Parts: sequence; C-alpha cells; structure tokens
Amino acid sequence: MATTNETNPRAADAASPEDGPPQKSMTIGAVCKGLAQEFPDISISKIRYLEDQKLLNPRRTAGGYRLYSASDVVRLRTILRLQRDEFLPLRVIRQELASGRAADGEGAVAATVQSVAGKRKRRASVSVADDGAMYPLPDVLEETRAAPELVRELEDYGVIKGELRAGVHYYDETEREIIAAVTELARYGVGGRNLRVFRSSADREAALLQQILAPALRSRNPERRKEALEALENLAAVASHLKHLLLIRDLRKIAG
Amino acid sequence: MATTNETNPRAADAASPEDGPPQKSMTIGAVCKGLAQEFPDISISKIRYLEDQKLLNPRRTAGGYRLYSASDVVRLRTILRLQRDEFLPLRVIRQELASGRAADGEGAVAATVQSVAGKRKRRASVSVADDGAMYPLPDVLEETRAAPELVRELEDYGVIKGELRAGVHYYDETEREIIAAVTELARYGVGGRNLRVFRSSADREAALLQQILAPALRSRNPERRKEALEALENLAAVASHLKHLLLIRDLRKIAG
DNA sequence: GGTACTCTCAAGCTCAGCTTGAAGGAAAGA
DNA sequence: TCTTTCCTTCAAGCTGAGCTTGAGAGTACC
Repeated sequence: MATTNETNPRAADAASPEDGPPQKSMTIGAVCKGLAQEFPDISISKIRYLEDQKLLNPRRTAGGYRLYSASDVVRLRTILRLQRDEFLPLRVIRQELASGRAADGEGAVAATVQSVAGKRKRRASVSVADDGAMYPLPDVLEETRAAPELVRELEDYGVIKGELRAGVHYYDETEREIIAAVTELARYGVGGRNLRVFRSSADREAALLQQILAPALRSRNPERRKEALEALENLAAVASHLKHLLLIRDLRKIAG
Repeated sequence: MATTNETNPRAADAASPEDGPPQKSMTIGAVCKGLAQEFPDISISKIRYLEDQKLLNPRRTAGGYRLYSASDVVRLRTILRLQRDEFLPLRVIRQELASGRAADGEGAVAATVQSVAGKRKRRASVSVADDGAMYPLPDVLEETRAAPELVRELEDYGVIKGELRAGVHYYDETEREIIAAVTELARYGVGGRNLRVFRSSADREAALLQQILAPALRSRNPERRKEALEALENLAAVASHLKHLLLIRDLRKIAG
C-alpha cells in the first residue's frame, strides 16, 4: 500500500505529483511545536480541548490521528489570538468563526481579526507581565514594515535586545511594538538620535516607580509581591497617561 | 445637628445653598437599583466586589456608608459595559480606566461583538484641539476626589493654570484629567516633587516635536497648518505609546 | 425605637479553561 | 519484528476569576 498523507501523518508534506496539490498536513505535535513560539502556553491537550469545544475539526488518518491542514493551523492561530489579545471567551470565538465571517484562508481570517479586534490590538503589549511569546525578525519586519537598519540601530542603542536562536533573531511582543512605533515616528522625521529623549525619560520614571515600590517588591511574602506587581502595572498606566496629558498640554501652547 | 450629605446618604440630592454645590450622591442600594435596568445581573455584593478589586473608590460617610457620586456611577457603568460587551477581564478594565482610555459613550448599548469592536471614540482630552469646556474647581474636586492642596501645588508648579472667573477657578478637560491622574499617583505615594520628572520629559518631547513640525506650523497656508496639527496629534499619540512601551520594558527588568 | 439599610470579613460556590493519568493503539526507525 | 515515540480516548481533577452567602454588628431615618 502506497504511503499517503492519509496514512502517514509523520511526513509533513509528502505528496505525489499525481495526487493533486501538495497538502501539508501536520500531526498535533508538530502543530503545537510550530505555534509554541507565538503562543508559549499552547499544549497538545489544549488543542484537543479546543476541538472538544467544537472550535476545530481536523481530518483524521485511518488510524485516528488528527491531521491539521494549513487552514486548520490558520484557524487555530486565529482562535489563540482572539483569546489572548481580545480576551474573547471560547463560546464567542466559536460564534464568530461559525457565523461565516471566518472561513479558511488568510484574507478571511485577517478580516475577522480585524473586524473583531478593531483597534484593540495594543492591549496585549501593555502588561508588565510577559507572556513569553517571541517573533522572528522576518515576521516582525513584515508586520511593522520597518527598515532592517532601524532595527539594528535600536539594538545598538540598547533599546531592544532580541534573542538569537539558531541563527535567527527573535523579539518579544513589546520589542515588536517598539519597532512599530519607532518606524511610525521615523515616517514623520523623528530619527534615531532623538530617541534618546524618550529613553532617558523612561529610565528616570522606571527608577522612580521602582524606588516607590521597592520595599514591597523585595518582600519575601509572595502575596505582597504580587500586589506590588499589580500596583506597578497600574502606576505605569497612570504615569503614562499623565505624561501624555502633559505632552498635550505643552503641544497646545505650541499649536495655539 | 444639621443634616448634610455627609451624614445623610438616604437623601440622594439634598443640599442647602450654604452647604456648597449640590452633590448628588447615592447609597449602594440606590446605585444598584438604578443600574438594574441595563444590567440585570448587578448586585450590591458585586459592586462591593468591584471596589475590593480596586475598580471603584467611592467616598464614605462618617458612618462608613459608601457614597457614589455621579461620576462614580458613570465609571461603574463603563466597567459593566466593558465586562459585558467587550468581555474584558477586570484586571484589564482596571488598566483601561487607569490609562484613561475607556471613554463612556451615551449611545445605544451595543449588544454584539462586532458593533462594540467598531470605531473607538477619541477622548476629548487626548486631542490637541481644545474644545473650550471649562469646569469649576468644586466640580473637579468632587469628581477627581483630589485634595485641594494638591491642586494648589500643581498650580504653583505651573503644571496647570486654571482660569479665574468671578472668584471661581475653572479648569479645562486636560487639566481636570491631569488632576485625576496625579491624585491617583498620590494614592500610591508618588508625591508632588516627583512630578518634576514627568514634567521635564514632557517639555523636552514637546520641544522635539515642535522642532520637527515648526516649518509647517509656521506656514501661512491654513491647509498646511491644519495638516501639521493633525500630524502633531499623531506624533503625540505614537510618542506616548512608545514611552509607555519603553517604561514597560524597564519595569520588566525591575520586576524580575 | 423599630425597621430598613449598610458595613466587614471569611468562607464558599460556579464555571471556564484547561491538565493529568491510565490504558492502549499507530507510526517510524533500527 | 521490535522498540520507541507519538498519538488516541475518557474521566477526573485542578486553578483562578468572579462573584455569593452568612454572621455579626453598626447606621440612618421614620
């Protein structure tokens, strides 16, 4: 009996020319590994759970193994994004996907994420607690449309650090957003050397907040530490808001 | 003893002229009843729980009864809407409110994800263009629950200016929000002198942005000027976002 | 002074969203 | 073929968010 995708799940993209288009199907383990970069808390059992909740419905081999097509993976990624970034409960995600708005295919899914997400995307990066998701440089460049030199410059300045894994640079969510923001500023003519202004003020504020919460942060009581971390997040949010208000105030003088 | 709002929570809006401005304050039971129409699953214990989670902070009577001002109720309604319509967890709502991003529209209640996720209203205070609305000091104090000394301090520092009309100080929307933010920071122990850090960095950034847009802003072509103003708003928004990201990045190092 | 309302605090409850473990079959490599 | 690694189902368990409940006591107003 010829080995086909149907019965040979381990071969990720085995396909004979006469069988039609190459159907890249993956086993659950491969899918899990592939998504682990972007979603560190993914697990095989979670993927199975999502299927149990009728959010996924992959093909099966004769032996009962799950086989995920490319569009299955896209769908899964969409689910995970809606869950992580938009905080949607699974029952709502299921409705969104079921109500025709998100058939398979990049475009449709992108449209869904767009329409559902609206402008909320920023939220994910605003937390001090890092979820550990990492993104490879090419993806970041593609998404942010940043110039590669700019990224290097940011790294030279120590603004972002990245991580080298198997010859590829990876960046976390915050770094990705920093790159996006700086790219945006660059479009207006705010060059790299001007970033010093931003950086030094951020450093000063961080030092200030640290000083204030230092006792609690150093506490050996985990309860207390957790509270301090939450306070830190709130303080950061309020402080940033205040800075924005002060900036607006200054700009108003300039404009008027 | 004269009956005042402070000691008479049952009287929703009783106020004698000499007691100062009419302060419509409600007890928790009244608030609950008032919101029961729009939010059938509201309850007194839930409102108390939200306070426990640092989402609300109503005044108290001498006897310890909670007293909700009009703006407290607005805030509560916002919380409930974000929870019900946007599915946001409380910790995220807390952040949203702290960062001043959750404006409360008075439009029809959006029941579905799609309509909610649509366009987000820009906050009045985030705009460089001033709409000219002014608020008298007593109202500001009531809404922000700021200490009067703090407001004076801010004025002494030149952070806010106010306007004296017929013996009453008036503040614009941005100033009101600055007061609110500073009050919030004060609750965490960030005192007045620490504000210098924020102010000087805002000044530097304003100078930077001005420098970049100076030619366009000085233009005698009104079209060009208008464009420059819009660019200024965008720049301010992106710059503030960048600052926040950099702060988060720094704090993450601190946190562990 | 009675009654309706409110307070705090600790304990408990429910549900979403997974995880774990047992018992066993399927696929790939030697 | 044998062995290892990966996969299967199913039931039970766990964790944290988001409240609720109840006890015991005080407050406000007629």
